[in-house]
Amino acid sequence: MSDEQSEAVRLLWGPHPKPKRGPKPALSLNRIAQAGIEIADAEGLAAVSMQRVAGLLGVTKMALYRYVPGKAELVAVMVDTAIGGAPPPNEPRRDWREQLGGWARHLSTVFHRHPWLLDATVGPRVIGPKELAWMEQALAALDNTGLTGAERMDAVVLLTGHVRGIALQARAAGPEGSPEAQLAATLGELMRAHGERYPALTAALASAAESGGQDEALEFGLHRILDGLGLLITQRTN
Amino acid sequence: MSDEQSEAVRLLWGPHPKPKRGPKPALSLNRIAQAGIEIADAEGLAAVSMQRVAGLLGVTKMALYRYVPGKAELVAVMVDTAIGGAPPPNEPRRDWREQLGGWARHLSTVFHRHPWLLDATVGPRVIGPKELAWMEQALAALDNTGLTGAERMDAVVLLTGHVRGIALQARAAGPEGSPEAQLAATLGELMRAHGERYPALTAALASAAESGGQDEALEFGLHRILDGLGLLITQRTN
DNA sequence: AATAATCAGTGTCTGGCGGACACAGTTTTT
DNA sequence: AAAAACTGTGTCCGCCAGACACTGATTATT
Repeated sequence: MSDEQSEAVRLLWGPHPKPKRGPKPALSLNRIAQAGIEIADAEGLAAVSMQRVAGLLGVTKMALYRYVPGKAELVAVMVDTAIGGAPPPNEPRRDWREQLGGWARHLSTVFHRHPWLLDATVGPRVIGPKELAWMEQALAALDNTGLTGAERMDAVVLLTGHVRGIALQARAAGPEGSPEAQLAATLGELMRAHGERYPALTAALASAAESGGQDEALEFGLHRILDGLGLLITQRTN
Repeated sequence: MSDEQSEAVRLLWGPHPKPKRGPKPALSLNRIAQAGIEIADAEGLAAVSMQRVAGLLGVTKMALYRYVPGKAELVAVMVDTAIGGAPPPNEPRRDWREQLGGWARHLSTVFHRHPWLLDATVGPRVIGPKELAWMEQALAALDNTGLTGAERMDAVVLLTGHVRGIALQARAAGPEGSPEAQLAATLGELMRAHGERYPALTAALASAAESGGQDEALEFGLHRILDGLGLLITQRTN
């Protein structure tokens, strides 16, 4: 049971036994994670290499391996650091709907601030304490709603999936610069060339264009999900 | 406008002008994509390298660059190939709800069959014709529902986000082998050690465990989403 | 105070990756 | 027959993650 996974667990969940002898460390896990986050925020997760991170810290790349067993674990720490503390605690006076809505919007801003979280959170991995705190928060909002444990879990998965999906398409559309224009133009060309094969898509795009797109995708899905949950909850509590 | 993006567009959308002189190609775009898919299905997207693909085809890696400008484009072709043809056309006798439900379940099986699609479809990229056909199909199901074009698009994004989210957690839980057991055991250990910090999570897990988890997450979210959409649609059509 | 143990950071090396480029061999056009 | 066009190969580069042996700094033990 002392495999590489438990290394990641110890790194994320502690304890961090500090050495008694030898020179004092010039770095810290937190500083390393911050450096990685800085690079990932600016240039994406692919730009995060041991060399880059080490260079940013004025150190050789091999020095990082004194703090982190490998790149995967570094990314894991980056994720849990970037996710940050959970949102302010649920106020009991608000109902589950307001709480979950606020939670999802808050999570959405996190994904917007650190788009590389999308890349870093695909695939099996060890979850960190702050990430788990997010899930705890959402689950707590669903207390006393009559939902079973499995249903509460499924509801949270549903919400996070939506937030992720929105972040995904937000990145595909591009923030503002050239990639957006190019990709959008490319799609426009495609539709002009092959539009007859996709009539419903053509119609939807035209309709969306004339009504002035204002990116309500997050709110739209959120309202649908919360409405659907509401139906189930009233059905359970009556 | 003859950048590298248009290369990918030409590759995915044609036309494919075939040369008149020179030796006949030993490979084809399709065979290369199939080889890549085979590797990705078996060992994940990370195992797909030019060398591996070329080796599987009995060829040097540089030969692949005669068919594909780079690895990103190869992955794009793999994606559009693996997604496969759209599901059988919508039967007009079924209502939007049945159509969208079937569509989402069908899409879910695709993600289950090719888990690496999750990795391959993060980040800005050129969309392929088959992928667009999937979107077309879902949009067509929402014709005559009173929803605006933007709303129809948002609804499809919501559905795909959910299917992706389910595929994501399905992979995190592991198919059957050791990673599942290890990760689940790890989570169990964490909960045992830090459970008091996550009371709602502890309660939900306990409740889910005793009711016998049977992985209804896909259906749960699907029903909530369709219920929520149903509310909006009846509101619009009345 | 001297020695031994421990630990931080470095330098060097390996194998694998994507990809640029020049080249040889094959096929078709002129 | 010659030239043009095209396919697949061999070689090279820079970057990557990581293994390993090492130097030098710091502290506990004697």
